Amino acid sequence: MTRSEENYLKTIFHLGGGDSKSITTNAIAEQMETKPSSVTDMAKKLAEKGLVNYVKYQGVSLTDSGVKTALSIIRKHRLWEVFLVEKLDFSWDEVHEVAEQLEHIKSEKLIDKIDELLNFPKYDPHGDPIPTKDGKFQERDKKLLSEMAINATGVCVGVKDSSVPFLKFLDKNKIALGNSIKVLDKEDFDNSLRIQLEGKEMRISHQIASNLYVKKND
Amino acid sequence: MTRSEENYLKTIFHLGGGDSKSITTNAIAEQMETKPSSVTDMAKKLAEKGLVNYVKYQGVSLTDSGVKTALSIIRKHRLWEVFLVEKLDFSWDEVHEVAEQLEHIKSEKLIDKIDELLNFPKYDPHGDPIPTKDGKFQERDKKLLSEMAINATGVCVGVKDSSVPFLKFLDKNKIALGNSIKVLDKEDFDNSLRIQLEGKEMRISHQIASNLYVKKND
DNA sequence: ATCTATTTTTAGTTTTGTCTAAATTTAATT
DNA sequence: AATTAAATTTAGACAAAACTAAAAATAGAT
Ligand SMILES: [Mn+2]
Ligand SMILES: [Mn+2]
Ligand SMILES: [Mn+2]
Ligand SMILES: [Mn+2]
Repeated sequence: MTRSEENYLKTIFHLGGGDSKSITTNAIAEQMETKPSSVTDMAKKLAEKGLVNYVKYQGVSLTDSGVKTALSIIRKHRLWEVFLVEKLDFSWDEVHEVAEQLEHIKSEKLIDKIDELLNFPKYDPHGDPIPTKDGKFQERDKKLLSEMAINATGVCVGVKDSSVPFLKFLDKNKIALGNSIKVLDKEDFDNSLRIQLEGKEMRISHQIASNLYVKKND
Repeated sequence: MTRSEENYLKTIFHLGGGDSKSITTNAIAEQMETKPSSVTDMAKKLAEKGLVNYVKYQGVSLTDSGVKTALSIIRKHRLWEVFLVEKLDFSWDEVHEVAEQLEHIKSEKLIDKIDELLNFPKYDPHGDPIPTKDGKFQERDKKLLSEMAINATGVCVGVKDSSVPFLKFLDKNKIALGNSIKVLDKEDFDNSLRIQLEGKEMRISHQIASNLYVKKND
């Protein structure tokens, strides 16, 4: 399994190709910042290896074996992200790039030991779930802050946009995962929100609210 | 800097090419389990980049820039080895293979943080010195056990052969770095040694004694 | 100084992964 | 149903890093 093959599988998974949904050549090319013709070549190779279903002109989806492989890469990526934050004091906007490299290290023992060292975390620094060793993967029950009703309360559990600028913006405004949130008011004009974050009142744009995941309190 | 280029520089350094000594194409090829023609190709490429001095038919040596790069790879390799042993309970015969991969991860912050986490170790699990961040590199004053005089005492500080079988043999015989050693007697017939290891008397073959480094007590 | 064995380089291929440009298929519109 | 636009694939090329086989240079031995 080459690094490139691994990256394609991961991308296809992230685009939804794990649920036997067909992902288009163009979508993959765009996501990977490569050319559609390169994607076609790789699609053939991965199909040959039984990792994707590929029908000419119809796009690709992952086979069971492809899903399993994709999840193992994602598991490694997210565990390394946790490691960098928890053990090496990286901030959550610095970890992705390094994890992109570390996810390709081949040693089952290594990642299992990292998992153990971290006490088997369930979520990465951005709130994304970490697949288990045996490939189980469960999305958390969460909602976008922008979709919550007035007066609803919850806890901030993840980000939709995990780009460096957005993460830095959240840091600057002291918004972090684990923070308690209550929706106070919605402004019809610009869809901005008045919220209470850890007891402190603040105003938040729709842009921000539609990129923050919240777990609603029961 | 590609992974392959990094591996060539590291190999040339290990063969002595850091002291402006010329290393032959064949020597490099043998060490890297590759073909001499491949080495020639890479020699040209590295010379082009100013990392080695290469004269046709005369072999290669590292430039200052080449030495600096080689040392930074070796630093990463050895720090990762310490990390694996100290933080993840790997045994010293398991770390080399994984470190061969980890040494190519590109992130200055990552390796500096690992260094800090490990409390700036000076030696790796096999007793080899770890170059400093600014490329200083000092071999320890050490001697092969086989070259020590009768009644001399010291501490076991390293291995010459760091192959898996040798390391496992040492484990099995409870010989570890840090152990105190006294040479009791030499057997002329087969060059074997009678030694005291941590107070316990034992017999050791010449094969073993000539692969164990000892720091002599003053 | 010449011959020979060894080392090293060159020339030409291969594999992996990418690209461009052209051809083909599909999808949308009239 | 024919036309057109967009998506996709093919064909051919390229760079990196390896290989094999042949040619050239060096070093050792006579
Ligand atoms: Mn990430
Ligand atoms: Mn993440
Ligand atoms: Mn090693
Ligand atoms: Mn070592």
